[in-house]
Amino acid sequence: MQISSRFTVALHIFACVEYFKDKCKVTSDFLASSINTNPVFIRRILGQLSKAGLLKVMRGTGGIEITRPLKDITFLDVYKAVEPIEDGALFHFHENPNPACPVGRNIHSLLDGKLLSIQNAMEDRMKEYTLDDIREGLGEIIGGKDS
Amino acid sequence: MQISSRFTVALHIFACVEYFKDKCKVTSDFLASSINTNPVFIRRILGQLSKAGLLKVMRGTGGIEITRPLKDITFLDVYKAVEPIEDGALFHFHENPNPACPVGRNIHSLLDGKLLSIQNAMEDRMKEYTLDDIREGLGEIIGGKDS
DNA sequence: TCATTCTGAAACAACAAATATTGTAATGTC
DNA sequence: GACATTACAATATTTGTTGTTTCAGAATGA
Repeated sequence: MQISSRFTVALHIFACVEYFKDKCKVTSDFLASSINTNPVFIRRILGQLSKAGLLKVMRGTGGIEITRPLKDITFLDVYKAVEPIEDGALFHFHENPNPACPVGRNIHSLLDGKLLSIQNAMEDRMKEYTLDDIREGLGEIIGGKDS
Repeated sequence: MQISSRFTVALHIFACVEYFKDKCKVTSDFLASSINTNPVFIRRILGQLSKAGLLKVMRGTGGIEITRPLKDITFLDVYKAVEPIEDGALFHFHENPNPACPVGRNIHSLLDGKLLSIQNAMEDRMKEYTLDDIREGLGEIIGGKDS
């Protein structure tokens, strides 16, 4: 199963906000057109991001403001904001293994540590990338020729 | 979004097959009862695992045989067998970003490398655990007192 | 004050994936 | 051939994602 597109869409949003901040007003309609989806979907994600304190959305007038320096927002911050998994576990267990079975009643204590370590490996790598890397990468790709 | 329970169920299956191999015949019904789900679900996963060459299911007579030494089957092998993600990408992009937007047409080349690196961090950690670790852990937990 | 523009939120539909349930056919052993 | 078991197909239920519509509220500027 893939991780939902909300994560990559959120990164796309940040990229747009940063890139267009001096060029034009960035609204949910504008973003929806760049991402090629509908404005409500964008607003839902914007809601999650602002609830997490990563940006602020101006009501009425429109426009989006990133609340922290780009290098202080990691991919993990964004991921956690838009993928609210219950109790934070990446891996889903089948509920209620049979307690009468020696394997069934011990499977959790057997696997939990290992699964957590796998999840941590992913999240630690997510911490290594920040929105500033996106800004920088975008500058390199687009350079002068593609604006 | 969580990764489907097929992965943890598959690990549970291997744990049972190993633990009960000398004690009783392990059938899909037996497994379903330990995991507390239905036999068909188990069979589908068994089908994926045997298609991947990790085990062999005896038809008619019943019983399951692991085809390789436990230490030669990693968590990643199991994961890949039961989570067949199209083109192997963990992260889902929204399709067709707007090519008329400088961000939209570059978002993929901007993010792909970073996302792949995150995915690789997870998969590399998965390679570090093998089914032998499960057998060992189960032996420690259950020890002599819990059989 | 009023019109405009925009966001926030709710309701609903379409769709896909995960899981459960059931029935039937095929297979291997005895 | 009888039996136990798996394989396969069809279907239902639930849940999550995404799209669509609608309406109320907030900021701004004329």
